[in-house]
Amino acid sequence: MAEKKKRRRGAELEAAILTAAWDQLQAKGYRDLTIEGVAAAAATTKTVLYRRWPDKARLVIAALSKFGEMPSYQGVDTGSLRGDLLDLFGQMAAVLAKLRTGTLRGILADRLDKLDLGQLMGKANTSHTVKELIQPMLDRAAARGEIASADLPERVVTLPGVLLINEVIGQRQLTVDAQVAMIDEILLPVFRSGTVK
Amino acid sequence: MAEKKKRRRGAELEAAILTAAWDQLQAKGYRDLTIEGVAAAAATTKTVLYRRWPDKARLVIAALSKFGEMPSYQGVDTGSLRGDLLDLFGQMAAVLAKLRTGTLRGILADRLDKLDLGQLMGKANTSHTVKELIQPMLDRAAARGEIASADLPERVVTLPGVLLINEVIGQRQLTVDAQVAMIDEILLPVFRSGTVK
DNA sequence: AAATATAAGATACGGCCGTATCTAATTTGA
DNA sequence: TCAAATTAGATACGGCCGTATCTTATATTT
Repeated sequence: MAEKKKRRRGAELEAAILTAAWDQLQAKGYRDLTIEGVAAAAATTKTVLYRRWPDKARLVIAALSKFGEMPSYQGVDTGSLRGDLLDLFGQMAAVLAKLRTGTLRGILADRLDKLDLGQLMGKANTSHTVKELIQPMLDRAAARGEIASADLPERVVTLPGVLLINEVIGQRQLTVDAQVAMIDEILLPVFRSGTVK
Repeated sequence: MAEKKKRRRGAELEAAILTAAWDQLQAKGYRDLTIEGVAAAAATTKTVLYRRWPDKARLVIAALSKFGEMPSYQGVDTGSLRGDLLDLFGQMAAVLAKLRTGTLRGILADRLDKLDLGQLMGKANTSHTVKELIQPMLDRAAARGEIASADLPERVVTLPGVLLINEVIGQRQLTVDAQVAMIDEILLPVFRSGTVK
């Protein structure tokens, strides 16, 4: 029974690390998760982690992508712009509900410079941007005659993402009421106002 | 020529620390400013700083309040809602222009949990909340008949602050174009839509 | 003026970050 | 098969955080 000095490498090692990261995230939450802690839990050293991910936020995002069961969003055609938006927000809320409180806020805080809602909330590989999700809805709405034009300004198209992020930051729950309110009080009025690009 | 063991205390000491913090902020920027560095620059120790401010963000906010020449915002009656908003945004932009790039973003990142635009952007003592700034404008607009009701939902009233913060986070400059766009494309349509609380 | 309370200053600690450097295991490919 | 290239793993470093503890100067109170 000699000690095996087997070394994990590549994908095997990476999977072990991400598993450890995921466990730590569940156990201690984002704030108290440390790179060194994950390394120790994965029975390796932080040097190895830093070779793969530049910081805690990116490590956790990788773990979320692998184990978080984050669906890639589908822009479903529900027949109305309001329905489409409600559906999208509902899907977002479902994802958020799976995250420990503070996880998203922590990641956001650490990544304030390079916000990318898609990469943050979708699978890393399918990274939708907010615009990619919203624009098709607007196109359909314009085709239906619900809104005057689908050619809206950048700031308007990305507004749903802004509202969503703000809601999360405000540590409020993303309740159904909040979703409805954002859509009826803000988004629909803006989209319908038809201020064109 | 005996060494004087004079100790600064209270306000005198505090002023010296905040001066040092302000200098460091100018010299190194928010990210590279450290509590220990400020303590050293002020010829004291971090123990003293921690007795007064709980973290870097709060220390810097205190320094900004003292030396940043941040005006407390005035809700000027320009005669129209659009004018009022433009005026407010213009004042905000002027304040932001005085800050080194990244300062506000850094503070935001460190304080994501307790966002308070007023305390952040106004003098600490006059801490306006967004609502306190916007509501009077809405009241006047309703009186003029520009909007149907001034009794708008919380989320709508605080929307200007959200847009502003988002603009800052996006490391974009708060240009006049951006101000106009936010107001014409988003805020006025929402306020005018008259969705009541 | 002496006793007491307060707060500054000095020092040390454990924790984590992010980097650098060295070694040795494992894979690669000539 | 054996040398070369990778890369895991170990270790150490300086930097900063935030806290605790102790001393001593200064202010307050009696």
